[in-house]
Amino acid sequence: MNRQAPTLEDVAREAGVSRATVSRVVNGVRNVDPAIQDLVRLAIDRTGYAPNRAARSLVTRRTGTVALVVSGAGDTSEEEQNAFAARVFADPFFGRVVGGVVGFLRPRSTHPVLMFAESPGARQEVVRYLRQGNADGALVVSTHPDDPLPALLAEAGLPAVLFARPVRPVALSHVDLAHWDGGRLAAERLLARGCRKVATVSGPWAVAASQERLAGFRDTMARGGHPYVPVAEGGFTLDSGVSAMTALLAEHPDVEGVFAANDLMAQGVCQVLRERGRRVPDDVAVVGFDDSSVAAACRPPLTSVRQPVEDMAAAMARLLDEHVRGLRTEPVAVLFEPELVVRESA
Amino acid sequence: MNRQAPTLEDVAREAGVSRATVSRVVNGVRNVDPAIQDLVRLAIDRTGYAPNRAARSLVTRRTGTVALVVSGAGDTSEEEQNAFAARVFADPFFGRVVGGVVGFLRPRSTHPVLMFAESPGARQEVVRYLRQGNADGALVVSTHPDDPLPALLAEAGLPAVLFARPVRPVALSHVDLAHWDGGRLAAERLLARGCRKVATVSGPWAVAASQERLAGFRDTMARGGHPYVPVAEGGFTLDSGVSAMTALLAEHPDVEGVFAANDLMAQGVCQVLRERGRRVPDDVAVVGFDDSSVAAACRPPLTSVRQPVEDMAAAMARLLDEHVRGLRTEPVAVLFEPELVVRESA
DNA sequence: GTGAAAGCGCTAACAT
DNA sequence: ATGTTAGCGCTTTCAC
Repeated sequence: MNRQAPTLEDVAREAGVSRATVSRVVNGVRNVDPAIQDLVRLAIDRTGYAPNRAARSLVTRRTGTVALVVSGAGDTSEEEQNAFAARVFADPFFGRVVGGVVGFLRPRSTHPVLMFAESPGARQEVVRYLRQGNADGALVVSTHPDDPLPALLAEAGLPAVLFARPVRPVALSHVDLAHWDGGRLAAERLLARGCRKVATVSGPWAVAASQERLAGFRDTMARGGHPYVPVAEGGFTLDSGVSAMTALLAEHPDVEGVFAANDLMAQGVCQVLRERGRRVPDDVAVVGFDDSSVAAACRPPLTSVRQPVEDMAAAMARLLDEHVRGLRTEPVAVLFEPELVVRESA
Repeated sequence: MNRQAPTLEDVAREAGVSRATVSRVVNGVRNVDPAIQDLVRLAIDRTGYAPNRAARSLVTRRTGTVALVVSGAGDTSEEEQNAFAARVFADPFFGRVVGGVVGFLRPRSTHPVLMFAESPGARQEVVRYLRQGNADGALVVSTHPDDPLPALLAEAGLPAVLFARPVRPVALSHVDLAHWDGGRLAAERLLARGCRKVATVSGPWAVAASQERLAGFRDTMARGGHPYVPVAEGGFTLDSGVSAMTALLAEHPDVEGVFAANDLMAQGVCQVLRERGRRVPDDVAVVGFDDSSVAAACRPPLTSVRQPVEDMAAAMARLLDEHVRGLRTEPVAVLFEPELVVRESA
């Protein structure tokens, strides 16, 4: 920790060449004599040289890090801020996002800096962080449809890519899922099982994805001869699934099939059903959404509409990389297709 | 994005002072005339100046970022690496760690870079990253007792703090929980409820914390007149809790109380119990460990031994900060006390 | 194909 | 209290 880290200069001296040549070898620039390359590489090994990223970044204006921002809309108090982090990661969704992002970033030896932007101050901090050149761009996952961060980022001209299409149009690239098709897949499954009375626990109304999943589900049920589908709104949490299903069951005790707009709520649905003595899937079939880790952990294991979150996250990282490198200047939308994963619940 | 970011020079010109003065104001160094301070601040606002961290870092040799490393022992293949990330975050524990770390770091405007070190290559990458000066130090959470990363870090003289005492002594600071006391609390609760036949699902043998929790539990049960306590080893996952409890129940169908070494396994225990027609807590009382989000989500809500993970994570960040700033040179251990949180399961 | 030299934007002596 | 100056370690023209 005390011995000074070796610099380009040290390596150059050791190899008997100039700093420029060492730099070329390190950065894999051609036009360097193979013999000298070997010489330099040997010197690098001997000295244990590792390039200083601050110095490099100062001249290249690239940092090799991206901000991975989990963003809310709220005006959360300072005390609640770390609770926000815990809550966010309680949803298995984010682990998958992180996995997908890291999978793309690592081979390019760039790393994600984790940031939470759930208060106005925190959002300013994100913008400041990027403007300072601490990261090359931002990968933004909003937990709330009114999130003002995307607009702030776009306004500041900072490279950013969003997970999910923002409700208000913003000049930023994003990746998203064909949610309507997801709802359709769920309906088709319930229809195929012969469920007559069907209900659904939707996500929050304000979230566009919720509405699209619901629309796909309803449209398909309608085409299948079931124009009326009772809906209870949930909040994508286990508790909200429990409440929603409790309400649904009170009004429609004869329900035979339920589509929940995510797996966490589907788990809540299963809990309520079991407590009320209904067997899943024999009495009531349940279809979840996301195909997250809870789908497999749930009893019974959930049939679920798979959202390829890891692939979507990797695509975000790829898009950001293209924007940062200037290979892409116009915002684009990349859409992924959902897939039904059949387990025991339906 | 195209307009060049303003530099100290620009602000200095705007304010009619020297770069050094602006630097002093920005860094809050005293010995600057209040009138000039105002002048400079005005110029900063007008120009929209934000300090370039690469440049600053180059001279201060501090980066304002720390690596938050989740480390395994394995030799995971490249393809499995992002699955590792998802698996890690599937455990509610890590969300709490992140929350605690961010809570401490943010007010100091430093940020965590997320790294996964589950293969030899990835571990080298972490060391390289730190040696390059990309981060001031590392906060390490090992998922495996044989994790070689702490030793590598210590050897390289890099500032690092560990979550949990490493099995093989390493010259690094760490934070930990008084696990023995946690086991004791669980035993006392079961004893107080009058449970006669008691069993326990332990964590992996190889993990020191598992053994200490078990020892505290057994010692206390013995003192309470129950010298023999059947044990089944689990792996801290829900599935392993299910298997362990299934085995335990086969041999000891008359069990009245169960202590599981974490909440995820306790949840599995509850599932098995319910499937076998045992009511919790009426027939069998269950005590979990961690008091994570699943404790509250479980049916019935789990009585659990609380581990103050957020506080512990914040303490890690504080220790690292002290090491980095040279305020602390010798490794220390900071021990936290567990607390029983009573809910419905026991 | 290789070297010399000019900065990138900032901080910290040192001088005033 | 403020300004001057010398780098921090690296990349990148520009000569050779």
